[in-house]
Amino acid sequence: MDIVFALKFIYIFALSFTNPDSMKKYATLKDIANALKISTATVSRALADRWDVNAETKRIVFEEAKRQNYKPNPIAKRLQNRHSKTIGLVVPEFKTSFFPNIISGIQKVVDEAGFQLLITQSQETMEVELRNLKLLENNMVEGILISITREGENSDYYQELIDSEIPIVFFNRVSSSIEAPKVIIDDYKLAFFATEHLIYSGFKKIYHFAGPEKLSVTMERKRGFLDAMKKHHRDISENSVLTTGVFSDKGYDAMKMLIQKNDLPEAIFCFNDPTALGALKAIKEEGLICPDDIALVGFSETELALLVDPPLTSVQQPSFEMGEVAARLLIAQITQNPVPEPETVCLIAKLNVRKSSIKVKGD
Amino acid sequence: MDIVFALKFIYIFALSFTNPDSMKKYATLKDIANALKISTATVSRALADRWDVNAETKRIVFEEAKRQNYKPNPIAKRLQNRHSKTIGLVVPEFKTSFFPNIISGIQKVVDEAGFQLLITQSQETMEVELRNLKLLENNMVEGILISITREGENSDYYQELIDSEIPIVFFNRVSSSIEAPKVIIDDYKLAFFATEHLIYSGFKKIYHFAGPEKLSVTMERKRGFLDAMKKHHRDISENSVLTTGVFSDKGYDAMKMLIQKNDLPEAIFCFNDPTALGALKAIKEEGLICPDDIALVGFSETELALLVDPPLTSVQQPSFEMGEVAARLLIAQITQNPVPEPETVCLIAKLNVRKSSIKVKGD
DNA sequence: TTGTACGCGTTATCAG
DNA sequence: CTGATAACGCGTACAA
Repeated sequence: MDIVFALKFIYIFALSFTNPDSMKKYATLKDIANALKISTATVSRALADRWDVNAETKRIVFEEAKRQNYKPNPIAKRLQNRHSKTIGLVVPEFKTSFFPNIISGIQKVVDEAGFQLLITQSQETMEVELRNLKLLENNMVEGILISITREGENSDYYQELIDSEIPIVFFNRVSSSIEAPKVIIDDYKLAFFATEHLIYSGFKKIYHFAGPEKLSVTMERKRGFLDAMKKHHRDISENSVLTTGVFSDKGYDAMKMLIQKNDLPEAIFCFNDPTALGALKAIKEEGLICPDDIALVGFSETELALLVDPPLTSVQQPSFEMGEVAARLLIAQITQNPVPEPETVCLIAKLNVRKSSIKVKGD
Repeated sequence: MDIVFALKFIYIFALSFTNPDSMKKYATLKDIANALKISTATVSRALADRWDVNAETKRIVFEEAKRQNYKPNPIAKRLQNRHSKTIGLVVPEFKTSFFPNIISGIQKVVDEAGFQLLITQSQETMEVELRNLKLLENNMVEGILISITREGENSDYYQELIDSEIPIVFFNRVSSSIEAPKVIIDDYKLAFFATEHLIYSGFKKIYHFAGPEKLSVTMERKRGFLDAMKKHHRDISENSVLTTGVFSDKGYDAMKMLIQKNDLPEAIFCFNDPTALGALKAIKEEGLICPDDIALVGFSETELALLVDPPLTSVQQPSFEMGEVAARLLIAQITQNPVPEPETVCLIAKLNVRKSSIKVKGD
């Protein structure tokens, strides 16, 4: 015991001489081996609980490991088997709870699979996105989960990553040009439903606040809106679709503009909840009433749809599940051989009808 | 459709039994050395741009490195200098945008310092928090940023970590018993201000919806409320302070209960925005009007305080900055020698007065 | 100015 | 069953 202590002291002293900076003293296999006067190989095998090691040896190894509070060094392990056990994530932003919810789902799966997660935000710009992708690459992530910015896609770089065998899985906002696994919801169908809901509710003049032009979800939702309108032979003027954006101020501005131009629809199907809430704010400010004067429907709801007055009709996306599925697909791409064919998983969303889109009686 | 999903997952699980072996072929120092028929040592030195290497050699090394798209292997580097360049983060939840905002600030600083960030969520339970701490420890993080759960603290384990030379920095929800750097806002002062604001506005009967009992912020805010009330000689009954919680449903329930008991205050200072919004919802449902019947003040506002009707008076916390400061303190603890004394940084918050707490004229 | 050799902590291989 | 030994990729004394 004394000798062990002395040796350890000398060992630590020697190390701290070569590197005077702070030195964490994690116990290593070697420490256990020395203490027990056996080889590191045996210790390694014992701790891995392998069949080809004496039960008694195992016992004392485990005991000593516990005594020294041994923790395997994951870095050494990774160097050895040459994979980082890390995957990267790129989301546009953190402002709404939509992406955080997805992240929770991702984390669950990633943890279970024994991987680490490196989270980055592109802040909705292609430039930062590219920087993040390179950062992740430099950190040797084994795969990347990404929801692209509203500015568009760094398609060339996505392809480059895939070519250098770093699999990518897109979710929510997917790339149209890259062949890779994708997780989406049936935006088209839900947009169609939402629009039909407004039509069936008896609203005549219906507008759509569309999202950023380059996003696939924007196009799908717009397509759903237009097709529903066509199916029911509604007039579609050039004003029927207004391109707004993703944040609430855009919806606010658009609504204000309509009011100013005195071009008021009876109902608006909005690209997402923030724009719908922005529009709602403008409506109230102008002394109008929702849904009496203008009805609203949002998309990809967060908790706040329930808290506003009137509660907002909105499409509920399975965000947690989306994260789970995306992570599973990526881990499959990383660990399976041969690599599975890229598939596009379409999750089921649903429309929650609330007061903001319910036609007032006698109107 | 459900069956399709089930099958899909079974499919994925079945395939995950097959064993992977394909290895990414990153270029290494050795590859460059071989191509140039020089030693890896020289390549290493050249790439580090050191003075003691021939300029021409440097040139060809850089050229070859670029040609082979060489990226230094961070894992090998970490094994060598024996630090993981990783720090861990534990937040209670992701539901509101409060913590995500903080995370953005943390990420900025952490990236700049060349560290990685491992993010975990405790889901407001001590058990998950402990599991996360151990996970981070096993991943050899060099330090931990934490905002504790509403259930209380794993104080023993915090101390254990600090003793084993893993520095911890607390932010927002801090530990009272552990000596470590902390980043908070002046909860007491702001609560005092907020209460005084209600008093000066002419509200007579003022209540407080308090947060989870074990949190330091709960106690500070409650203290601020009580002291302001005392200063202005207001009656404080046993009903003046109601313990609610952190989420909106609690505020909703508490408000409903007050209404049912017909024990209506003129104004309520709420622990946070979600509880205030929950209360607001209850107020509206019961046909009452805010602020005419009951005025509300929230805390730690997120964007949604602006979107509701009426806009909510709330304390604005510098969340992004809080993340930055906390990260800087931690990195100082990790990299500086000698380790700086633990300091508690108190950030400046401000009260944004909006319609929800403005006394109606002639009332 | 460059090459050799070793160590970081681990696991795999091959002898005993 | 166990022990040497060689990797993994990098940096760096020490020698040439």
